[in-house]
Amino acid sequence: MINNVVLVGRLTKDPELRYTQGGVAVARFTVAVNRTFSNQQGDREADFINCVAWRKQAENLANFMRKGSLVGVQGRIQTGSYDDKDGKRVYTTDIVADNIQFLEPRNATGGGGNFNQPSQQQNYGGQSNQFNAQPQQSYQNQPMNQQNYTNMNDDPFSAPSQGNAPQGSVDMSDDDLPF
Amino acid sequence: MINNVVLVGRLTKDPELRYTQGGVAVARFTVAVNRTFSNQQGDREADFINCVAWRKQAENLANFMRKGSLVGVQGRIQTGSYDDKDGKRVYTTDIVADNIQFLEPRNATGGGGNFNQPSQQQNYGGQSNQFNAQPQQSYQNQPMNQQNYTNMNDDPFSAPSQGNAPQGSVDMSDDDLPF
Amino acid sequence: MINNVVLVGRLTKDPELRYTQGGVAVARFTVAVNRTFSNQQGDREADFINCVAWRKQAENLANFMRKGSLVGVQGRIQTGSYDDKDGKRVYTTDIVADNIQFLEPRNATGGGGNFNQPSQQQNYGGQSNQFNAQPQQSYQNQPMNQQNYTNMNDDPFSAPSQGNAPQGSVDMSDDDLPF
Amino acid sequence: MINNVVLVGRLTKDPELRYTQGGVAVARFTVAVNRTFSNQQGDREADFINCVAWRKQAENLANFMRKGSLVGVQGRIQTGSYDDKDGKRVYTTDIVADNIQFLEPRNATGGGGNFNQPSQQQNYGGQSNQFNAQPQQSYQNQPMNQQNYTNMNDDPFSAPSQGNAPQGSVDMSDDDLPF
DNA sequence: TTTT
DNA sequence: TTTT
Repeated sequence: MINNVVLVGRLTKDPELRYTQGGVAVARFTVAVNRTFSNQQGDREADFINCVAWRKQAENLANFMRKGSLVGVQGRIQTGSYDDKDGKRVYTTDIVADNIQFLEPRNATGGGGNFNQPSQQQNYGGQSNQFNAQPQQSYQNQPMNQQNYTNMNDDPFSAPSQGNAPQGSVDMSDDDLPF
Repeated sequence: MINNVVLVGRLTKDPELRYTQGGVAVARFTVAVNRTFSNQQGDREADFINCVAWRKQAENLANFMRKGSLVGVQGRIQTGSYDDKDGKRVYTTDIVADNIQFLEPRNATGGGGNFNQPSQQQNYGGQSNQFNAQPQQSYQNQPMNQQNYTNMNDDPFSAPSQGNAPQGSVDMSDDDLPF
Repeated sequence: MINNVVLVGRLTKDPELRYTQGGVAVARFTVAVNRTFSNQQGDREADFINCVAWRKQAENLANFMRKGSLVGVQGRIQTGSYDDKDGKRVYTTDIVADNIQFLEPRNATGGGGNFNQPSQQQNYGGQSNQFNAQPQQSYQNQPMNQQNYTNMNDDPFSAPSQGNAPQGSVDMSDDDLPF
Repeated sequence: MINNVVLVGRLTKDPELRYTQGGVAVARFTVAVNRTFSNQQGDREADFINCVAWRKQAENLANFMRKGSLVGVQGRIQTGSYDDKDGKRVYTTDIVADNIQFLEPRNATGGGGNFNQPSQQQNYGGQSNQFNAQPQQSYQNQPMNQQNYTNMNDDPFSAPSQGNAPQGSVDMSDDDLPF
């Protein structure tokens, strides 16, 4: 059945990358989408939407996007529930990302000098991301934002275990690289 | 910013119609959207997605749709939170419906004989729903599924108060009627 | 980049199924989507949107859907062009369907008795299609609506040759069957 | 019925702003959306999608966006036709934009110095565009990119005359301004 | 060239 | 628990 979501917004924090026991990369992130209208106090509010990405998209996201980065997400809504430490049922709603577009990186806050956005770049020919990737940012070499959890099932906020880590030969190509 | 959702699925219960203190109709409903893939046990699961509709769409939904009815929903994700009776913060995610399409009514389970689907109807003129509305189902006369709450703010599950009940002259035309 | 379309509407004709030289099934069909508003003459117009489906989706569509059938389509916009017999450039816009939902079959117009919609069916448990598939409708056995073109490239309206017939192991599972 | 499109891509040319005889602003523009996969030659192609915006969105677009600017568009597909000078019927497909997000301005190619993107701006308060509008860019004062056509019906590529220029009190608020 |  |  049709279950289709598109969001454009900013990461509220650095994405959180983990690996399942089977070694599959999963990234969790929250996208803040500002509303296009103001409330009665004249303020513009935002919706904070939890998202999950898998595999290469997860790794690319963790490597190239930061708190504040602008992203486009196409995916589907996934609902679930778990029991918290008080035995209380908590219902969850997440967007499972099928496709993520890196619209704008956020400069690294540290002294890294990475993700710099040259003012006079010539970026004809296609992709919308606006940064020059340095070799050391390659996801194969040293994933950033990575945490050392290995068992997602310890964490009630981890994505559910059934059916959402597409196994098999759906291996993504270099087309998933954001450049 | 872009925040766009489209769902096609079935109502898990009759829609719940209320009115705000200002007299604005609000309907809450949950759409079950079956996943297009099976889990590791070979079962097809579903996502249960909470939705809100306002004004005439809310009234039409409550009048014509039932548990099991197939609907299309176009809208946006809205997040919020409230504190439950234990003082615990609960986060909510709902779809605010901009546009609802009645794809198929579900026969009333009671002896009503309403919402019957005549096999030889002539229903030219546009909408895809397949039933003849009886006069007594007119939303002006006697809204069905209605509850007598008048103050949504008593209810933590009610839609938030700010900004989502578009006031003013956005009055809907008869185009909103599902026939 | 994000290029996302969702439509719900009716087939203007029976879908047209062909096979590429490589043996890949392609279906072309047009979805009429009625507008939700009326024009200045008070009439409700429609948009007629050309779509393409590939492989098992194409075959299922051709087997189970007919002129008048209600479908949901999720996909992306694809543009192209060709030169007509007068050497004039013609620009094309099509929706490439990633996912098709069969919302309602249309009874076969002939005496077939297929695709009948029993009035008292018990269809709990999920899928939205409303018909009982007869064995002889199985897509493996005898595809319907099929034409005997084998070389799509003879036809300027055929889908372009580059990149849109995902080769390889993306073979669809039985989940694609509409029941 | 549901007819929903979301695109993120770049303008292929400066938007073309006109006014109907009734004085309603209309902008036409084409969005290039790069495909996420490569063709058999290993090249990444793009789809070139014609779009229309109305009223304040049209004016804002013409004032702030240029060839190369990155935009998000949410809208619906509209089909139509006209007869060309040879009396040949030409079919058209356009996206009618309900909502446009300015994701990134493109610096004016001329010596203007407009649309510069200060590196240390403070742009709190909502929108994702990253530039400071100069007073002379205000849409009320001197619309840019404007052409002096007054009768859209002279132009077969103009948006159709029926029903798509919502008259009346749908006047947009300042929320439509891109800052 | 269009569905209901 | 939130981005700009």
